Amino acid sequence: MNVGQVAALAGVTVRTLHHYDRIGLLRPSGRTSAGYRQYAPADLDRLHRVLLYRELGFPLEEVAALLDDPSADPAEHLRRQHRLLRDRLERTSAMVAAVEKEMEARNMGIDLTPEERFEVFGDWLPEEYAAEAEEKWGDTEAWAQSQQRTRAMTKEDWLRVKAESDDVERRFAEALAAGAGADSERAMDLAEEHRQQISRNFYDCPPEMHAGLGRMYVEDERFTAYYERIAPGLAQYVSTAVQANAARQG
Amino acid sequence: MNVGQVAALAGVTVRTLHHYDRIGLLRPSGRTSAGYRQYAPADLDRLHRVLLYRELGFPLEEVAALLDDPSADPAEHLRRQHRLLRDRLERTSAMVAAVEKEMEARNMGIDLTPEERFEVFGDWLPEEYAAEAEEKWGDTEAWAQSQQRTRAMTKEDWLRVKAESDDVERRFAEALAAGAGADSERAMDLAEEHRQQISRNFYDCPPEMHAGLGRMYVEDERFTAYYERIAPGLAQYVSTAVQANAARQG
DNA sequence: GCTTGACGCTGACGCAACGTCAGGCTGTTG
DNA sequence: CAACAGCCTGACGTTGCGTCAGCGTCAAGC
Repeated sequence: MNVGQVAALAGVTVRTLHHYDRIGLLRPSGRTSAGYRQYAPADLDRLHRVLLYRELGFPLEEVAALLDDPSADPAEHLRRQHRLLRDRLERTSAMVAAVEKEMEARNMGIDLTPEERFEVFGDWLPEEYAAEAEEKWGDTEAWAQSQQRTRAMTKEDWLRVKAESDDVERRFAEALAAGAGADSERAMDLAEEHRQQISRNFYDCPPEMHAGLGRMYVEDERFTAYYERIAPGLAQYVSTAVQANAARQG
Repeated sequence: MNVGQVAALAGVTVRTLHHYDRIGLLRPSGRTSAGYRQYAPADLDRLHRVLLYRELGFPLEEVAALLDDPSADPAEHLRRQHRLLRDRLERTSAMVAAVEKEMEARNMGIDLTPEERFEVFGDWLPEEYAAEAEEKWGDTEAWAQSQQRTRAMTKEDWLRVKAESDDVERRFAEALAAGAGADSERAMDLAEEHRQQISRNFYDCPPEMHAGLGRMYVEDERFTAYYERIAPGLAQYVSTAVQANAARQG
């Protein structure tokens, strides 16, 4: 197999293969008499590993070290790649959750602190700065301003949307007062209405994602406070209803 | 807030912030009389977006274009980032599944074609090459050789492990012949034994992952063939038992 | 009020991982 | 046997910073 074919198969450019040859990361096991690179099955194997490690962010030099380590059998590579991929999956999930949280926070007019937003980028958590920053940005008017700017809807749109969600929230409170269970038909229907409202006005919100938001309503105190201000016990009520609704759809 | 603090908060180096200033991607909104960069809350907002887009693989120039597009409100960015992150999640899941498939294939002595392994790197699928490569590598002895090399266990180890899994497979066949349902206690216990065997001898295999393997046993004909050779109907039987066992553990 | 050590500033060069020609040979298809 | 796709080897360019060098700034302690 020659460069072009390997390149097409692996989804890289010919130039990349040239590069890997030059730096000794992947030398084709043969050449034709005319000097054409000839790749054997074992070379494809190696290329596959190279690309996976590269995708995972390893510099090529380290990739070479990993692959040339004589004490590492193929199974070892698979286990390591599996571990690294799972880590990445977890990190990405966390980032998705963070973005979803921020979307919902914006809709409810809750502001997240900068530390919170950056949290997801690393597990390091620099305590010292956290405190200091908190103090600096606590509740300056700068924040209020940036809050202001972030609303791009026209005032009319916003008022209409706000009225809609106020309405659902009010009816949730009524259902709670009337003693309807959080998993009752009535509560779940309201939850469904809530979900469709979000989807219409803000962002696409499938049931699964809605359930995630529900969990947040009781786990994050600011979201809890938002609902508790309307009626005591409402945060837990809405949270349960939303999750019950998601469950009946699945 | 000055460079050092912002850098620590966001998990980047000071040099990176200098760079972003120089290329105009993120200019701090103020400077002290001494020339120190002063970052305002809005700058942190922007930095956050920059880092997310960068993480997602956009070149900085495009990031700038996205952020400076006057027709894109903040909600638009959140939606786009959400979409991109979900895509990434999906891709990573696919890669995890591919690695798991390869691990299991190795254990059972099934060899995957190079196209299959590279599949996960892109959805492009170059039909022409696929056919050609198939023909070239079909079943040369090169494959057999590379198969040989990949076994790093001592012969003794391998024989012991093989005997163990043969035993479970035989008892699965017995249960099937005796008419025990695939979701019976007997079948699920065998599935659990199967799972623990994999975990002990090859790689850590939690119930969820085991369920994924189960699905593969009926979806991939080569895995199906492996079990059908032992007893007709065994592939479906083991698959169901494995998934039932995973469900009872969850 | 003075030192000192941490922090900040601006060039300037370096580096990884290729992209992108240029100039020339190869090989296969009509 | 011509022509056109594909391969070769330099060689220079690009992105996204890392890493000094050389020099100002500032808060703490003496």
